[in-house]
Amino acid sequence: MAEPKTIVNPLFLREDDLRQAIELLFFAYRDFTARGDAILARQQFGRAHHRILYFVGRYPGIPVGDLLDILNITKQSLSRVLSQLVREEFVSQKPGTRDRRQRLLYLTDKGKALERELTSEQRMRFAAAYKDAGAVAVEGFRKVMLGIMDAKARKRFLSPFET
Amino acid sequence: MAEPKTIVNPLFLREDDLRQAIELLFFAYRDFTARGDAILARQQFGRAHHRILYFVGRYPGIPVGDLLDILNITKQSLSRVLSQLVREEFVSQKPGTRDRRQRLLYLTDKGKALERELTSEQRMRFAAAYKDAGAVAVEGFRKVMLGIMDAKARKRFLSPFET
DNA sequence: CAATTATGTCAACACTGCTGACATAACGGT
DNA sequence: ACCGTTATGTCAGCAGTGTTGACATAATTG
Repeated sequence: MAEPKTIVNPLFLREDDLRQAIELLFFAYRDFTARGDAILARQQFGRAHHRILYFVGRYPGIPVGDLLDILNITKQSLSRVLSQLVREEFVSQKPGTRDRRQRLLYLTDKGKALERELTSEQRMRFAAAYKDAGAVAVEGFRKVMLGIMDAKARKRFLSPFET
Repeated sequence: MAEPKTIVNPLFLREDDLRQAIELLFFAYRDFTARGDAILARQQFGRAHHRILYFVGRYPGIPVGDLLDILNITKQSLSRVLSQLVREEFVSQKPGTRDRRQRLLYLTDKGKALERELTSEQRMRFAAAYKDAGAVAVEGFRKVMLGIMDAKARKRFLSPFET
């Protein structure tokens, strides 16, 4: 029943699909981040704090420079937020052994607790969505998202990872 | 070959899938919005301007209140950005006919041009990603994104739409 | 030893969201 | 006709986050 339309005007449908895609991503991201933002607001933190907690938790001992690459922000932007997290003992620093200029980042227990609180809601959201959508859909989601991100990020994503 | 692991510790794998899902969404959104942000910076605009241009273009004649519902922000936040767009003639306003309190919003030609410039890159991104991923993957992406967004947004998305 | 690298800091600016308070005009019902 | 509600707008202040530019320190490297 989409047949005739497709034949008559394939371009219109295509445009409509793309518009819908943009909106799917927009609304999903909007709602995906909303709850976390509310939790963060309690301690005068923002989404940037969550991102740092997340990736430091993901790669314990990550050097500052690698974190900058992941977040794609300037060191000044990172520094403001990271120093807060260090000062308030959510994140700890340790000089690198190989290269003592580096400051390797770790979550403290306090940081782990907050990270867990923030991320668990997001995990539950995906768990529910994945369950409803099914394995085939999940694989499709994965493919499309990889296609949307820049080649550099896609590469890092697909490689065994290095940090 | 994933079999033994799945049997031994299904929960670990599941956690890993969820973590990956979060990162897929994060990196895809980050890169999806980056180019547009750069274009907007030219005229001292930000992502908020794009969102307004996008949804006014999508629903010509949309009243301010409906736009607020879509964006999920306060009228004060919207007002600052919207007034700029009106003042600089990217958006025009017209009193509603049914309800003359309403200000119905439309893109001017200038607004249409900017919106097109901003959104076309995003459409191309999805066009490429959709093409690479294939129709089945696209349907999967759609399902997962609908599952991630709040019920309210999902409902609006699936209904024939009303504005 | 000199150049480079990893990291940090101070300062200023811009965008975007929030809350609170107040204002105007139109709608709707009694 | 009047009054409460609704749609919209505006002023003001605060907080978070990103940017650029400039400068500083310590460690690595050739």
